[in-house]
Amino acid sequence: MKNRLAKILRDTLDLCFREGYLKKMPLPEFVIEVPNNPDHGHFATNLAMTLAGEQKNSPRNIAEIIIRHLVDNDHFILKAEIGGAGFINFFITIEQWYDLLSQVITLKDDYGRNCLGKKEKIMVEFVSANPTGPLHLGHGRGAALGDTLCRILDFSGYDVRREFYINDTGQQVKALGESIYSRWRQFSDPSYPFPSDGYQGDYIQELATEIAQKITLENLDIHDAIDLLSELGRDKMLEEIKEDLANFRVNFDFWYKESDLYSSGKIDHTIKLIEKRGLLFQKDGALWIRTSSFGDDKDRVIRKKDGNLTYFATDISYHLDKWERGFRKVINIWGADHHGYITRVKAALMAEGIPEDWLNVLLMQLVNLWEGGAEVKMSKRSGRYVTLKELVDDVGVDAARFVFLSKDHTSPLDFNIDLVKRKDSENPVYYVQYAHARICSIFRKAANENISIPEQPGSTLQGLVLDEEIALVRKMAEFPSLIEEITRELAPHRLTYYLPELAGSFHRYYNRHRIISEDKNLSQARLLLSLGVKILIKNGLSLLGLSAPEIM
RNA sequence: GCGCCUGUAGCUCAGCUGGAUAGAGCAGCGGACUUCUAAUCCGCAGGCCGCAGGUUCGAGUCCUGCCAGGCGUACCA
Repeated sequence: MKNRLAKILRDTLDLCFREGYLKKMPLPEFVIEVPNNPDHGHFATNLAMTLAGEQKNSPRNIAEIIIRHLVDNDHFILKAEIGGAGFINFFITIEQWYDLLSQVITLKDDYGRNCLGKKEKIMVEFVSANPTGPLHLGHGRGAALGDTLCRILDFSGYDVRREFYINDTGQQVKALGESIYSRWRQFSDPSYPFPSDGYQGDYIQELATEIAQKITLENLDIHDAIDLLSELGRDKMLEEIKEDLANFRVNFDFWYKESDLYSSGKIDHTIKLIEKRGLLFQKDGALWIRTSSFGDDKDRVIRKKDGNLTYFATDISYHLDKWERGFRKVINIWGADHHGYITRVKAALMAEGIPEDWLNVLLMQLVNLWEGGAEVKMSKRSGRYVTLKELVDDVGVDAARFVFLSKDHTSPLDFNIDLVKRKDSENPVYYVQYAHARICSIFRKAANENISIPEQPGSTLQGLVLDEEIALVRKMAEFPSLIEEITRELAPHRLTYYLPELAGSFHRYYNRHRIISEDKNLSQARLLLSLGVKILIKNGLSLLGLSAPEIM
């Protein structure tokens, strides 16, 4: 709808320039918005104000000229008024709203789709938790954010891939093996020492018990035992992570192993590549890359004095591989504590000629858990944290996902577990789902009373005349541009604000007016309106990865 | 010290590329179920948008400085 109005305005300006009503000039950027105040029309534009300076005329005068010469062949606009300092407020004809509702009903699940993505290949890498422990709340937030972003990007016409990068080598995996080994030894000798950088969580004992039942560790030399436990523990944890994510309705297309970078020789190739560019140098017994030439504030170590590569080295190689796999755009979701890492990785990529804006990092602020009125400090090493699985078992996938998505990712999230557990109005997810269930219930009643919902809305819609009814359709009209904005800004949380608004408009309407009445035509019109709301709610919930229950 | 993020109602937070009188939920107070689901609705109350300057027709939004909180500043992962 905004697009149609924008076209009318552009045509109007063309005409005004051609006929000399206005001085010829390049078209300025202007905004068409949906005003909060109903007196300000269905749509408003600041066009006249943006022209004023160059035209050397007052905004209100210019608005006057534009309104007088509006090019509106399809009778889209009912009336146009000047408001405030020079806004033009448009009221559009009721037929336009009927058309829009028909469109929603015809397009169903496809209403709101757009082609912003142009089928471009895009990758979202998220969660990528180390396979050394169960997923916790922070991973849950990343999982919900990443997955929903993917659903929306797909809806906007991107060719989306979800990827999970597995850090399956290195010191931390070894620490996992050592921790399991130590717990296993402690079964028979409680005084056996536990490594200082070991993982404290109870799951380590469980792993030790489970593995010891299948495998005889007694005959193994300590180093072999630890190596074996590292491997088995890692695989077991990864299995659990996959399962937890699947239960959370998050399914990855690719699970990319860090160890593959070694076995395929990619990492060596990467280092040679950097060397060829003359960006490597030796210092203090380590091998460095000169990232400072590309915006980083200092150079970084690639190979440590002890001969091992740093994670930074594999990260460079990994991202070069993403580039070679042909993704036009890559989004990484990282915890906010990694922000210092961004310039570094981008610098290394720029050294290989990859544009700076190719890699988009969404920094997600951390999740703070509140329980019983106090903050619970979480830490994986100490073993004190709530796992994603526990949370989902407690409050369900829908409530958990909704809470994770309901805040901008740049804000820290206070997750109050006592509140989310309550299945009442405290959690807006139920408010939205209830509107859906309510509509389904109305449809069941309509079916019982043999009132059909017309296949072709057509003239039936003329029964919709109330302000509240048109307001509902207007709310539906906002959905496509909302999806576009979310796609551009990578801000899926905005959908969690739109849906309660739509549901609220419906709840209010429902409480004041009967959908099903003696008047059959009116009933059908209102059923169609309800159908439109139902389609949008279901659509929106599904983009968030939430269910739309028919009964509550 | 430097860098990133945050500061809006009692609490948790929205506020779309600067737009008209700053919004919602919860908490508080008062109302509405013989009628399609009360997980709902209606009403009341609640604000130096951290502080101070600047940019302009117009600033919660942009710029500068300050204050407060979180995170980072590794040959850790």
